[in-house]
Amino acid sequence: MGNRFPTGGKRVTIGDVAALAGVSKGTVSKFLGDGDYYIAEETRARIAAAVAELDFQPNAIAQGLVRRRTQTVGVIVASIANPVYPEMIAGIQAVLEERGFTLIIGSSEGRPEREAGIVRSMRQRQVDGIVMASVTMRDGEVAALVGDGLDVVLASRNLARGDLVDAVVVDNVAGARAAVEHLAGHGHTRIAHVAGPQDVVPFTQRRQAYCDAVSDAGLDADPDLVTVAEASTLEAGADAVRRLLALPEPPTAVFVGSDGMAIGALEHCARAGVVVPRDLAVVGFDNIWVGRMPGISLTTVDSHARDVGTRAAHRLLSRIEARWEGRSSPPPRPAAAETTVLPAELVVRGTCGCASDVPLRALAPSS
Amino acid sequence: MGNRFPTGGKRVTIGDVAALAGVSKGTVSKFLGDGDYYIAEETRARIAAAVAELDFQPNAIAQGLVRRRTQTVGVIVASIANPVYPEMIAGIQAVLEERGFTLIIGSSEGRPEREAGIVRSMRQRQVDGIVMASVTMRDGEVAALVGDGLDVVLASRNLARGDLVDAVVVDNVAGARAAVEHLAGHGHTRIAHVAGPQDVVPFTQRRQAYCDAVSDAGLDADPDLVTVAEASTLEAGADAVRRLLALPEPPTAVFVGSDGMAIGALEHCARAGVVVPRDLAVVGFDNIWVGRMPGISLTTVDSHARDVGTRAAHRLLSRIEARWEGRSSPPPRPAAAETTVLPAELVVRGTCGCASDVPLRALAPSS
DNA sequence: CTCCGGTAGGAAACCGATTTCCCATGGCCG
DNA sequence: CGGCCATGGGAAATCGGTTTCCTACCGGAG
Repeated sequence: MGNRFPTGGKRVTIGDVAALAGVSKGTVSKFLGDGDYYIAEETRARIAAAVAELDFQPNAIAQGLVRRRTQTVGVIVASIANPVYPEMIAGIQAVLEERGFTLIIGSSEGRPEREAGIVRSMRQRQVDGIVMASVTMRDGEVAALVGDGLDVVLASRNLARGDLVDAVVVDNVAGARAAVEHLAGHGHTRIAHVAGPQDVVPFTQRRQAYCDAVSDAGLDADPDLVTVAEASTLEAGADAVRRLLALPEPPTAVFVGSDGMAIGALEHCARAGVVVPRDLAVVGFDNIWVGRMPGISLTTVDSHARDVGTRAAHRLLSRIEARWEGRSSPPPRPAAAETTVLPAELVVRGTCGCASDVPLRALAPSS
Repeated sequence: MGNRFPTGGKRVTIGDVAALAGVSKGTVSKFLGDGDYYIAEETRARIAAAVAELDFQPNAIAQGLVRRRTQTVGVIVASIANPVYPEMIAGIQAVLEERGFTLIIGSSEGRPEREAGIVRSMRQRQVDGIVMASVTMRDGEVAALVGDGLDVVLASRNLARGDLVDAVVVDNVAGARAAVEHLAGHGHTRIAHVAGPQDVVPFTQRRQAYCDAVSDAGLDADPDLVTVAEASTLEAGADAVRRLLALPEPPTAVFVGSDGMAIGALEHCARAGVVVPRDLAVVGFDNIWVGRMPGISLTTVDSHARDVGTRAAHRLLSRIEARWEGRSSPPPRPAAAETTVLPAELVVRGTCGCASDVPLRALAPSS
């Protein structure tokens, strides 16, 4: 017999192929693999026929066990529901699957302990590498991972020391600065900031850059103008802007640390009768697709999520391949980590007060 | 020695633990597993200590090989960038990972051949089951999969014969009908339909239901009023509505097969100076979060994506577990497939011409 | 006629677990 | 006092491949 009960359809193994072709398992394996072995043309044909007849599909689990690599990479995001990530995942997916890799994805929901759990689970599953997007893990823990021999690439987040772990990030500093300067250029002097959770590195960078830009431009550097949201969500954004507008001397413009929060802010303004951009100019960060909708028309900074994804994936791939190409004796001296910084451009639309896109909003009077 | 070169950090195996604890691998395995084996308290303690000291993490690949199950399920979506899917994935994720399952996801981008490729790859990776969301695969092929012993649950798509494959769907017929009837209730008689690609089952159902509802209500059943978009995207939606508006006798209302296309349609209207809902009332389908933004305020039908995800996941889990619980002799007679239909509710907002939500749009005059 | 290198393919070890089978004790019952 | 059952744990087969090692044949060179 051979096959257990609950298997349902009995899987065909390499042994079955070998038997049908009248050769040994080893030979079939050699035929299937890409190593250069001597196999007679006639034998090749017999094996090929057997493979075709049985519709043999190698068991990737068994392969993974012996090869010690699974052609699988893990992707950890903060929340799949946040539109930034699907975009990034699509980028990663595109390059990886072309190379025959499969993605397993985990969503930490912003909780560090879940993040650690996901990493553990991925390692147990022997992923060949991990793309960590916007993690909350502390620098030391991340560094420990790579020190431990795991290939990791950070996406849209970097460590203080850039030489420890590869990273692909957008230029948060330049982006935030561009946002603030653009608003200042409109004559605003009380420019507020809604910051995302400060355990997420990009949000701290954006906040810091905002502060620097504000003082560089000689604007009102009132600490009350900076408010930190407890999550990068619509609700938190709405709430943050509510607090800002309740200030004795409210801001006339606000730079929001993410589009999600910015759109929440817009929602709040609409509800509260605050007219954007007349009463409050708004600039977001990320350039998620929703922002370009006519009814929203959010001015924002493009964080090139998809691009970040593809670059991170390429970086990870080359690490993985480097590790395995040197399968001759020399223990692979890992290449130094590097951080790729993508430029961040301001995307001007209607919410900042430029004339450009506002008409579309004006075009929609009450019915 | 023992460990190969490129491993980086040498993994600790069950053998290492066994050696340290002074027992055999088998005993360690028995200790770790949940079967009820006799192990002396003192031995348990020694093993536990060894496990802790070495920080042993079992190799899931090796486990998968012998157990013939991987605690992994595949999810196939049409496009991860389409906001409906992340929502659904989040639902699936939530229930599966609580049970220790890992998700591997594949995006078919609507191309049937990629879909088949993804299924192949997932099977090779020995997934325990697959959730197929909105597939374009033909009924027969899907049925063949389950006939082949793979556990499959369809999400937001069902087969003509509901007893072949489990499915969790939303009530497309009732939803589409509600949309049409709502518009008819506003006095519209020329109600158009923008249908999604007709190789996607829900889109055909919605289209059919639209047709039925239109004739049942005695409205204008002009075939020109039905236009099929070649993809469920913003662009395709915009283009479709453009065609409708160019008709000699254009519609005054349109039911769009998905929110993505509906929002694209809205975008087109804004550009073209068509005022919604005055000149054209619009109702979408899906209720993606963007639609509730004040500047968009899309009336739509809720397709409960997240719910569909959690239900599909539960269904899949119970199938998987059924298969393995009966690990006694009797070949598991598979339970009959069933189709779960979730109700679809109309979500009334501003684009259909009800007074309810329009004020928000009116509140935003030009600056 | 041997020896050698190029072909061809089989046998078996191995990857890291799980699980079955089997062998020891030791205490209790008859 | 012998046998049996409840404990406790080791040895080895197994999962489905990959890869190393080894043998065998064949033709040509020495």
